[in-house]
Amino acid sequence: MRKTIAKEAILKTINESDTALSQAEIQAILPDGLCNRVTIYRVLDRLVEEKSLHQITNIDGVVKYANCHSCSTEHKHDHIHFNCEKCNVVTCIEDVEPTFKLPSNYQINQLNFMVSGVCPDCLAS
Amino acid sequence: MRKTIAKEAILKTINESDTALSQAEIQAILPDGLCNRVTIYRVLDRLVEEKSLHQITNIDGVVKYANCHSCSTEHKHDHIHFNCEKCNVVTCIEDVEPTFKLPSNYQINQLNFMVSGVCPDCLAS
DNA sequence: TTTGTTAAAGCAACTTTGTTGCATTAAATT
DNA sequence: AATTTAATGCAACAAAGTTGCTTTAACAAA
Repeated sequence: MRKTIAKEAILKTINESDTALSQAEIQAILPDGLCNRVTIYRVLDRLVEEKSLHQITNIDGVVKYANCHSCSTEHKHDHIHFNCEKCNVVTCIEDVEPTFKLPSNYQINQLNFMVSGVCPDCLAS
Repeated sequence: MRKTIAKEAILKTINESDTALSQAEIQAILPDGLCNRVTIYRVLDRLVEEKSLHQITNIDGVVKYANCHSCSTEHKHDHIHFNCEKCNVVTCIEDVEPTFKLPSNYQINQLNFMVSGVCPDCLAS
C-alpha cells in the first residue's frame, strides 16, 4: 500500500483517537478538502485489509474503525465494544473478552460484540 | 396496538421463519401489494416496542427481526446470533449466552452479539 | 532525473436502508 | 351509526456506502 497524504492523515486521526470513528467522523476531523469522501472509504477498506485497523459495526448499523493496540503479536479482535447512547461514542473494551461456546460445526471468521447503554462519563454527569 | 392485516401478516411471516428477517426479506415474502414498505418498517418498530419481536443488527449493518421463542416468562435477548457469509442467513443461537464482565460503572441496556462465518449447512455442501 | 507503470484519488451518479410529514383510511370504542 | 385516533399510503428526503471511469501521483527502473 502506497504512502499517500490521505492514508497518513486518516491513520493518524484514528491512532490519536481513543474512540472508534466512522467515515463521517473522520471526515469532520480531517482538514477540509484534504481528500474526497470516497477516498476515506477506500483507504479505510485498505487499512482493514492490511490489518492496521479493525472494523466494528455499531448497533445503529454504522461502521466504525479503531486502531490495533494490542495486535503486536497476533491480529485478534475478540474484545467487546461499548456504544454510549448518550454521547454516541464507541469504545473498545480491550480487556473484556467474552466467552461462549458454539457447536463445532460452525466456522467462525469474525466477531462483532456490541454492548449498548450509558458510559461512566455520561452516568456521572 | 390494533390488529391490522399488515401486522398479522408480518408477525406470521416472522413466526414461520426459522431465521431472522430484514424488512426487505419480509417484503419479498409478503403477497405483492399487501402493504407499503414504510408500513413494514413501522409495524416492525411497534412489534419490537411491544416486545413481540427482537431486533438484531447484522454485521453488514442491516437490521433483522426474529420472534421471541423463549421469552414466555421474561423478555431477554442476550443470546448470540450467527451470520452465514455464504447463504447470508442470520440465525438465533438461543442456547448460547456469552459471559463477560464489564466494570460496574457502565449501564447496560442492550446487547448485540454477532458471530460471522459459515453455517453447518453451507460447510457440508 | 526522467520515464513508465499502476495504485490511488477525484468526481458524478447510483444503490440500499431507513425516516418524516401529511393526507387518507380503517380499527375499535361509545 | 357516529366518533376517535391508530395505522396506512405516498412522496420526498437522508445517511451510509458503492461503482465506473478518468486523472493524478507514488515509486521503481532505466
